[in-house]
Amino acid sequence: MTRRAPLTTPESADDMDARKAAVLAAVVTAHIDTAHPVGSQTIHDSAGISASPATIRSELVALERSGYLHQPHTSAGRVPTEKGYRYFVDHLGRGKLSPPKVQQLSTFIGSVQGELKSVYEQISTKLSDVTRYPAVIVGPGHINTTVRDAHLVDFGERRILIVLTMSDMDVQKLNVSLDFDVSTQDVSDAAQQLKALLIGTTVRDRFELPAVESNPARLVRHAVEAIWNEAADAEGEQVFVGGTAKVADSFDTLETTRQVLDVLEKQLVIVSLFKDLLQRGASVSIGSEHGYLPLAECAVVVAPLTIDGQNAGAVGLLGPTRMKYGEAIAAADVVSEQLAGRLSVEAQRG
Amino acid sequence: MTRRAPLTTPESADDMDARKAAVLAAVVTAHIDTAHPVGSQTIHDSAGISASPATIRSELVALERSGYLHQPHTSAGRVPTEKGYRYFVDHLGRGKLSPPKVQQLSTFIGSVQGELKSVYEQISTKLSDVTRYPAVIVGPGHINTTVRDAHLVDFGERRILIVLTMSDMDVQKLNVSLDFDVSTQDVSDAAQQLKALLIGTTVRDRFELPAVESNPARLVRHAVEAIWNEAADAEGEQVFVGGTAKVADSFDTLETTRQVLDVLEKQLVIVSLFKDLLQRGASVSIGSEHGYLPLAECAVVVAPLTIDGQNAGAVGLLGPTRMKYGEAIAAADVVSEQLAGRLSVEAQRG
DNA sequence: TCTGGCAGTCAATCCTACCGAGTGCCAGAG
DNA sequence: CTCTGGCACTCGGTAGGATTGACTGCCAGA
Repeated sequence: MTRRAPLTTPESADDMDARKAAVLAAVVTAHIDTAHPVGSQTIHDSAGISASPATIRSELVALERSGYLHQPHTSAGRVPTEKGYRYFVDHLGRGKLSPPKVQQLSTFIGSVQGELKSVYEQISTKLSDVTRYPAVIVGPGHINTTVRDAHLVDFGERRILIVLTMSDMDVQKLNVSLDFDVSTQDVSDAAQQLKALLIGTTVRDRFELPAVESNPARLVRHAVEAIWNEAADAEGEQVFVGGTAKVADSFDTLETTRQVLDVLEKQLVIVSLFKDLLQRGASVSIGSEHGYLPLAECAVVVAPLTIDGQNAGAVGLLGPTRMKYGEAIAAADVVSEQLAGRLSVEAQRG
Repeated sequence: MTRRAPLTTPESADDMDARKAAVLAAVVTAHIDTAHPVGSQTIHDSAGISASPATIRSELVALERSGYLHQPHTSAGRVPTEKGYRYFVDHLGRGKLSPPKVQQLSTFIGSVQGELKSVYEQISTKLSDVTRYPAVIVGPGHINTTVRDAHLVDFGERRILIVLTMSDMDVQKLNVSLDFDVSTQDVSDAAQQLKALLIGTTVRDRFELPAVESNPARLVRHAVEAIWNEAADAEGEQVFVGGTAKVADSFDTLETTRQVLDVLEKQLVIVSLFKDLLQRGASVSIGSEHGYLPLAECAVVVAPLTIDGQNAGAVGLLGPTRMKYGEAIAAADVVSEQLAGRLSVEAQRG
């Protein structure tokens, strides 16, 4: 996470004409398909290029000189470099997801029931099933919710449990330990005051607290402060990884599989990687571009989750550098849009 | 999950004398260590057996004839069969976990803070770190808790949210949709009645409901029925898998890695496998013994989680058939005991 | 500028020979 | 009857060498 340069290639007048681009595209798609180096004959056979193999060969030489391709050894075909993949995703490979798959995702997202967490979980699994890559969803734990009701439960020994019912029908709870004794009456008084103060507010809203020093008032102060300090965190991001098993399908050595699994377990790393990419306006990171070593052999596709103009999370896919970028990007986009739409509706209701 | 026979070998007067047993033990431990077939010379070198290689060879022949060992090809050493591993764990390999590791686990379990779920999660990760195998913990979502407080929140459109505060400071919530309108007064009346009925009870306790047909009474009836139907489930089992990445370390092909990951994702399968094993009184399942095909190349170690005499879950480890049984069993036992102890204390407090 | 032809390169594959770890068997000692 | 040392044998793994074929780069002519 050290490199700060933009991930997309500059649009300078470069060494790329139409036919070179077509050849590059052919190499990339063929290699994604077969995982083998691609030769001039194969490119010639692939529809869309009329030139002879010999001509294609000279194009290949040029592309290699410019750094888009690499030749593993003299008598082998060409393999895309990171720069080659990069040019492909930026200029050539805006592939589509097949309409039935789009449909499948859309209707699924529309029909999933249950709590927010379970929704994320199911959708990430579905996305992984459709794309055949492990999928990650980072989303808000709650959306735009206000306090609908508040209760205090006295557990004795100066321990009080605060129970907040939120407008999205979720419930939050948190502990406070007091440094003074309270009576039953104190607690129920404080509960009344707390309701008056909090109902209708967000746990992020701040306001002045009355400075009275009765027991109930002190309890209220403790409670509100606890809520402000902790409940905001609890509303924070939820991370879900679907299709972990697909890691083993996506990579071809146990070692990289191990490393990717490791990263997926440490969810914080993934989240910060996503944020980093999105902040730089990137939707794809190829190989070592992101500068995070354990994922040097991976490509990361990420789509921002934008709810009512607010950046609220991300939908991401992990794969090998030779992943199906077109499909993956399209799928992540579909999911992020649909999910954002759905969450936005829920936010309205809240 | 078809075989119903006991997993342990019958204690019949069998074809095993002390030296054969020692040889078998040497083969198993050496093979677990090296993953290679074990020859007579290696066994001779390993401390504890004074016989010459030639003698050992004849023992090996005998052990192979009885089905404890297998020879991959004529000029290779021997490898344990499932039966060989089985005899080893049942009679020979009661290995210990190194005291520092035991200590590490114990103090960790004693010191983990937070909610039950997070406790399970942290402990399963720790167990996996210590053993280097993926670890699974299945435990009760709540323990022995009674209702401490109950609230109803009216969300309009005949939707009511029931919020139960439990004696372990956890909170449960559930929805009811009514088929009749209720007033604010109805709701608060019903809440009062609900408190009177539920506080101090378990969500499993059943009792006669008064048959009055006022609105509040009908609401109470709906609420209590919903609680009885759903809340018991929510108290049910929680499953956590720690150290997923270690799957890639434990197996030597991508294919089995894939399959094991797949199983770990489908938590229901793991849970039922554990239950099946425990019900048969087994603590180890080797290879195909459990009859569940995708895990045919795995060994499963499981320790029951017994809280106050009640069977309440399990602690398990997955590994290759050549896993370190002694250590794994010891580790699972330590964790299940310590965790049970901890949960039992919490149950008392509840 | 493009194309067909041709010689060259090199990984992958196959074959062969060889090595050595490990066996089974046997005859003799205890 | 049991154990041991010795010996011939087997067979997987490895290393070297020849063969193949999928590529290339280059060049001369269209």
